Amino acid sequence: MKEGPDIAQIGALIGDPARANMLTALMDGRALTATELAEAGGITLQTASTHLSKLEAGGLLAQRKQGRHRYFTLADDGVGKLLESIMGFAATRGHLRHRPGPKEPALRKARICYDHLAGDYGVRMLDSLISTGAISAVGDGLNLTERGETQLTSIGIDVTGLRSTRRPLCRSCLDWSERRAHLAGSLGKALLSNFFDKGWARRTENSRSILFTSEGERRFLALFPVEAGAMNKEQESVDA
Amino acid sequence: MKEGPDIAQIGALIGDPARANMLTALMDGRALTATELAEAGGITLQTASTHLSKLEAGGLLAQRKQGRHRYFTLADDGVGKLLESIMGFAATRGHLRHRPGPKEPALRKARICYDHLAGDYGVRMLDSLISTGAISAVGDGLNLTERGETQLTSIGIDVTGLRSTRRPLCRSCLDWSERRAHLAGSLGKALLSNFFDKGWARRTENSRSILFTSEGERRFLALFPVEAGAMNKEQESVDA
DNA sequence: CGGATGCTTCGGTTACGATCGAAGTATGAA
DNA sequence: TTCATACTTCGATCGTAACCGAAGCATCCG
Repeated sequence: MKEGPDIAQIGALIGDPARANMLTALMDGRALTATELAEAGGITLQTASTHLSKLEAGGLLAQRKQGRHRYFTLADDGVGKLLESIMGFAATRGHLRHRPGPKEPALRKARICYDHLAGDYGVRMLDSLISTGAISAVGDGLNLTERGETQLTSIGIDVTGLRSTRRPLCRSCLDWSERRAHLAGSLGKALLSNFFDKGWARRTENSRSILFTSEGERRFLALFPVEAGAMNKEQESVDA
Repeated sequence: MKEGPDIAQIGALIGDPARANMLTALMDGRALTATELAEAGGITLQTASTHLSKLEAGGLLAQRKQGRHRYFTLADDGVGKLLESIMGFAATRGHLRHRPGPKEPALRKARICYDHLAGDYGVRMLDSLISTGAISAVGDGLNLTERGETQLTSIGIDVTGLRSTRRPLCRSCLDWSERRAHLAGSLGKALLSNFFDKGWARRTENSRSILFTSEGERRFLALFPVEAGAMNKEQESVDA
């Protein structure tokens, strides 16, 4: 017994519902104030404050003071990755929320996962990139091909610039709603920013879901076609 | 708030020290009885029993009755993967055990991670396989090359057989002690079994650490050479 | 059968931590 | 300076869950 790192500590940090809700709220990558997080956790500001100190001491959160506000973010994308992997796991074990809320269908369709696109549309995008040969998938790993580099550069992604950062270009990230992989990494982030910049989609205020404009949706689907054979997984009961 | 799967539930399951210890004990892939797990968790049998029901209800454990014993295992390798990823995360945040025990150096050198080799030797093996071109690494993913298939078949690994299973052949798994990747997947499992079969190494009774015989160690190091440049990370304070 | 072993269930205690009201500190605005 | 906002710290309460002793089943053994 007592071998290796202490998983109980971070399990306990994530194990409290209020804290879990706050962490989930931060998974869209934005920095939130203590007050906003208190609301997200459904608790008072005092309680949230103690929770936030614990999360920071545990290395899950980073904070930066700005005037009289204190902004909290996930400490780095390792945390986002961890949380998403727990979500993926929880989804496979049926640990879903008791009452699927009204926002559930929108979340399943398109949402932000730390900083990239997830949900049905995220999975579809990766599927399409792979089937058109823009990204090659070997085992767990993803790799941008030359053809893919050309294609993405042509729609305004600075692939060369992304390559120069330390962060991996392509990572696959397990999608808890689709239970299949979508594209993470700096390329995943860049693609989503690209959609925002072009006005194809926008964030929603109090949710991780992403809203596409009808024009944006049309363009997105045209840009990332899916062959007929792969369409059969798209239907899903949406009303729940 | 209240979006997505319930990460708090499984966080809470892992967050209790006694449960975390029991889960860690199961990470060597063996099936343990309730009594053994109680000892691993440092609690009485009654308490362990309730913990074990909770873990089973949560989908983390599977049990099978055999006579008057009840054997528990991790429900599947998704659980092992999850636990190891939390360990990796915990290690990067300095959530180490308060008092590194006497078994710590042995654990860092070679231990079992669910069903494959981890620790210094695990990392070394993967490094060597990559540097000799037996495995190619692209991004996050690992892939066995033709040369690697030939090489491993020659030492008695049934690569063709492994390919026919659903489980991925090569997966990379973050090592919490070395903070680098080692080889998981069915190939990782097969390699470790191969070492056991050849008598190069054996499990220890109450720990996840793996003991190499001096002959086995010699053979292992010869089979997986590391070029001089990569050796500089090998030294590590061992006394702690 | 009786006795031993392995485990579960029950009941009651205890301790920890989540929670909030209230007071305290810091920053900014008027 | 004074007031307001944003947040933290203190103090006290309260609920939950971890815990163990004891009793209850189940299985095996002789």
